Amino acid sequence: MGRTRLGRDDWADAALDALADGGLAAVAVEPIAARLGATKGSFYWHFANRDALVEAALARWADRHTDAVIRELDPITDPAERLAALLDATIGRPVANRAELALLAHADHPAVAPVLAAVTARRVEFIAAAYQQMGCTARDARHRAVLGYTAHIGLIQAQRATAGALLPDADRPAYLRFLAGVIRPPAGD
Amino acid sequence: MGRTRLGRDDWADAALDALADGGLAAVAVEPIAARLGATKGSFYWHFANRDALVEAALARWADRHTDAVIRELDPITDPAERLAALLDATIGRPVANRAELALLAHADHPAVAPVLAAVTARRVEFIAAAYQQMGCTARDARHRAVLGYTAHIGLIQAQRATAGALLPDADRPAYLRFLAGVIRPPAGD
DNA sequence: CATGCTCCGTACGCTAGCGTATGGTCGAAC
DNA sequence: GTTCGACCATACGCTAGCGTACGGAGCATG
Repeated sequence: MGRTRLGRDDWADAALDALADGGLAAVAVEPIAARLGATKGSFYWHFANRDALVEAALARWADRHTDAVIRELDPITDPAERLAALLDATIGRPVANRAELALLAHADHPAVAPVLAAVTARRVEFIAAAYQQMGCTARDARHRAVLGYTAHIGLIQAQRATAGALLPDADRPAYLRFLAGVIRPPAGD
Repeated sequence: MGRTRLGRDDWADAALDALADGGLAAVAVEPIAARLGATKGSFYWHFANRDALVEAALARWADRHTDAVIRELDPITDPAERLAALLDATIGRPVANRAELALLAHADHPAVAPVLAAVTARRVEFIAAAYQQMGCTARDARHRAVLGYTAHIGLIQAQRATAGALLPDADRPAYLRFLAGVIRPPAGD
């Protein structure tokens, strides 16, 4: 199991895994080497230093959880349907959420900050575009997008903070319906 | 300046400061000792270990930014007015927000988790009570409270992530009005 | 002015993780 | 089948921060 030789990508994948379930601090050379059954000797052949590993993990994350999702959803022409698909691809994705939280936790880190800023802007942009297509003004569309996105971010944070006690699973669908009703633009077409 | 002898409270205050502007990792004995112009010798007289210092900082935070605020606002009888006062005491408080973010960043830390859970529950409870007093059902009041609170948490996160570019200061009042309009219960009285 | 207690500084050992140096292994090419 | 280069292990030094041991300062009390 596992090739005998490791490539740069193997390290990057392992780094993203470590990020998701141990936070940024877990993106550490020696622990990951142990997990891969290798040593630092291998790592420093493929990467200059730890920062390079962090950046590789970040790039992977941005691609998988933002760029790829947008690429897949963009072809959907109906904006409401597109948003529904986004919700479906976003809600209740524990792995994605864990990496998300880990990065939010280090938003001021020099390597994390630019990636996070770009990803956040791109996502809100994507949502706002849909609302605008539904007939909202640019300003109103942006407000709805910001509300939807921040409500999502805030909810995963608060849910983790309270171990899910804030909003029991049984109440979740009702809350989501409430939220959708509140954000939905008035009439539109 | 600065007494020659330090007390337990001096260390706890310094720890809360360090937490606010350097995160949980900054609640470290030696750096804080240096900032206080003292050494570890002093610290280990007043505290058993670093964890005790973290807990002291946490307790201070919970009291100052939740218990004290609620104590002060609870006497306001009109629920709408009470919520307005809460908003006023919460929005745009950079120091409070920084500590907030630092703790959210370590929600899974064994010492942080229980404090954060209690604080979150207490705050949402406080907001929901106001909406219920305005005539909402318990369930609806809770939904509005969760939305309001998570939108707030999410916004400070996203604003930090984008260095404030997500919602420019000029657009902030308009967004807040939009949000208030959306959360406000239908008729009430 | 001796005694004792409170508070603090200094010096030390310990650990985890980063980064480097150096030599070894394995496959491919010739 | 030797040679070369890609890849990796071992061993080392370095740093920051935790925690401990111990001695000394300073003040109150008798």
